[in-house]
Amino acid sequence: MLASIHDVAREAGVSVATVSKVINHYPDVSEKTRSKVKQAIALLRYRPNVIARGLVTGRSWTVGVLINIPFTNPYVSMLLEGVKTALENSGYDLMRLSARLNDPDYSFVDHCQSRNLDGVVVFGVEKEHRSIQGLVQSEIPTMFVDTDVTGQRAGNITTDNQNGVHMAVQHLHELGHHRIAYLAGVPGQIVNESRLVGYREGLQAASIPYRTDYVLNGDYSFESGLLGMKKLLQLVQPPTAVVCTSDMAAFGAIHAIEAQGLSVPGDISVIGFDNIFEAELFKPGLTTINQNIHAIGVKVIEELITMIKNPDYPPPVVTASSSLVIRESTGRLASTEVVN
Amino acid sequence: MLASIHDVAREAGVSVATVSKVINHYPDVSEKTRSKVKQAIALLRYRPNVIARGLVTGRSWTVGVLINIPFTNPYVSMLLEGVKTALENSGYDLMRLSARLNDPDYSFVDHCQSRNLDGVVVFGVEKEHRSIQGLVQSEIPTMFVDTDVTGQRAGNITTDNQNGVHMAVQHLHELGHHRIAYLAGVPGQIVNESRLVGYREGLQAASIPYRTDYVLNGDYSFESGLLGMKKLLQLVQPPTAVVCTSDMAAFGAIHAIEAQGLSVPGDISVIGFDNIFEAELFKPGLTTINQNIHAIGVKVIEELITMIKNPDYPPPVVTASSSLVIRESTGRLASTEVVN
DNA sequence: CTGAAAGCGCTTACAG
DNA sequence: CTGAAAGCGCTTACAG
Repeated sequence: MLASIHDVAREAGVSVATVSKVINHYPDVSEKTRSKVKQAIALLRYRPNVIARGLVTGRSWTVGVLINIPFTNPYVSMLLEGVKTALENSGYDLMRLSARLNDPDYSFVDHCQSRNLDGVVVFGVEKEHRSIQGLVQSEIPTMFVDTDVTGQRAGNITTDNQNGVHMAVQHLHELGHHRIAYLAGVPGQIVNESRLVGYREGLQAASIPYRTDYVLNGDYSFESGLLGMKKLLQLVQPPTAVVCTSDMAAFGAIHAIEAQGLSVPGDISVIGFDNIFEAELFKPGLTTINQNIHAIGVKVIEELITMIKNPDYPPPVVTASSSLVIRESTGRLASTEVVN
Repeated sequence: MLASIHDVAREAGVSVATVSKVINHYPDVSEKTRSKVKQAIALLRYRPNVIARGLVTGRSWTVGVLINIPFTNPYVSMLLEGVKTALENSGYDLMRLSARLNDPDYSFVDHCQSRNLDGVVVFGVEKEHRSIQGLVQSEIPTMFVDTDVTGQRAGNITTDNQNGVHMAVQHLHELGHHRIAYLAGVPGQIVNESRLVGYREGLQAASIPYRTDYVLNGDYSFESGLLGMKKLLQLVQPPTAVVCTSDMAAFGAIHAIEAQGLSVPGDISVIGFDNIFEAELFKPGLTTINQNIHAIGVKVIEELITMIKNPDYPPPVVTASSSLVIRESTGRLASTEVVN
């Protein structure tokens, strides 16, 4: 079995209190005693039990994460990679909670509390979810990603979605496009809503009227982009350019376009959102709105840790900048196209 | 603050021992007492503290994971997705350990023990790593992925890498190819070695002599495939087909081929390994060796939990089958090609 | 069927 | 500078 603090105390011939003081670098221990204890610790290969310590200090050195999106989603991967990086030398470990969100008896707050979590980051969960409400009202430091929730101890971080899509539309307009469609995400989600505002804003700035048949909802997936684009292509007057709410959806859209024997950007220009690493690898290189996903992951943890360590730190609301990355999937409107 | 078992006991007018029995569904509690306790629990919204419970039972209901590969690697994502799925209703949560593998003072076993982990899965860490040795010798149930390590309480699971590459070579040979190169992974890793054996086996079965200039080491990444392919294209007699040790490397190879103005599979056939979901999405659809990565993730957890619950369960050594998925990146050898 | 007591491995006032 | 004691929130024999 593992050595406990009692074993060390016995070995060193001191009390457990003294051993505890040495472990925690208290100053009021004589050099002599300190070295005796250190020797005993080395001899017995003793390591303090984080769990037991947590029970008395109330700190678990654990950050929880609630993610309700598949890990295979490249956006999730990049976010987690940032989270991981920021956690690396922080002393905190990351716990993914097997949350039973569909179980009416399940409570996310209870789960966090019974695990003694020091803080938690939430991603991809609808803010209306019953379980989220409890969390926001609790005292557990929380950071939401892409959800505009705030609370006494809850902050959030979101990309500047609105401006991102605005820039995309502007870019297409500068290339001569007027028939610009938008493959949107899930209605109600803040991310979706602000991107939609950006789309309308962009159209307005270019004096292009808004057409409802040019806006289709979806779910950010490849299939969703594929289906949406198919529908757009069946319109009497199909768009010459389309902005998608995710890179994966954009890939789906490109697939649909090419399946019709059309080309990107020859016939139709396509813009994605996210700038996942595949965006630059595959042909045609995808013009897309860059989100600093990795940086967001890092920031989320940094802010969360600050909140944990300082009860008075006001929960931050951060907007991360977005930018347009121009590659090969967008091009000048072909002169043969009829401008409406 | 949160209600503790004492609060419940007081509220219900019973002892904490009795409350504990109710929580843990002991039979020897009268119906009357049981319902009194349940009411108190509901009233106070009491949830047992998993941490405190773990301290006495020795079980943390936590499975640790050590991954030393970026989450952005699609293979990692799929594995984790399987792990997550299997964990979903198991009662276990997953803890990613912020392991300081480069710190000589760091011990992975100590980390696991101080966290009271019930079991751990290791992926992407060299088996020679100092910290791994300790883990294998410990009593902590452990499952390794893609590493041929076993111990008293340690098992592993690996794809049938050898047969996979063998099938790939055979497929190319059937298409008329004789100049078949192999972009390998990291020398020394068991995954790499057994794939290499499969490659040689495949050549031998097709009576094709092994050429050292047709085998290049790499690191599974896109760039690694890109660079390796570039080198192959500079040979006096470049290959007409290439098997890659990962899909990402295969994508890199295709990139290099197309950058030279050549086409896939027109000029050169390419085969990947993994069958990540991008393999079927992008053009040309990638012929690849399928690994049941998601299933491996599920299996790893199932076996680990079995080991945890049954100390006598012998640590399993599992080989998952591989299969060849034929898409568009492989084709018949062009007749104009000179067969050596 | 119920509860007092000891203990899991720690930390923290507090007294000396 | 050192240590006895109480306590963090639980469970588990054990006695009644």
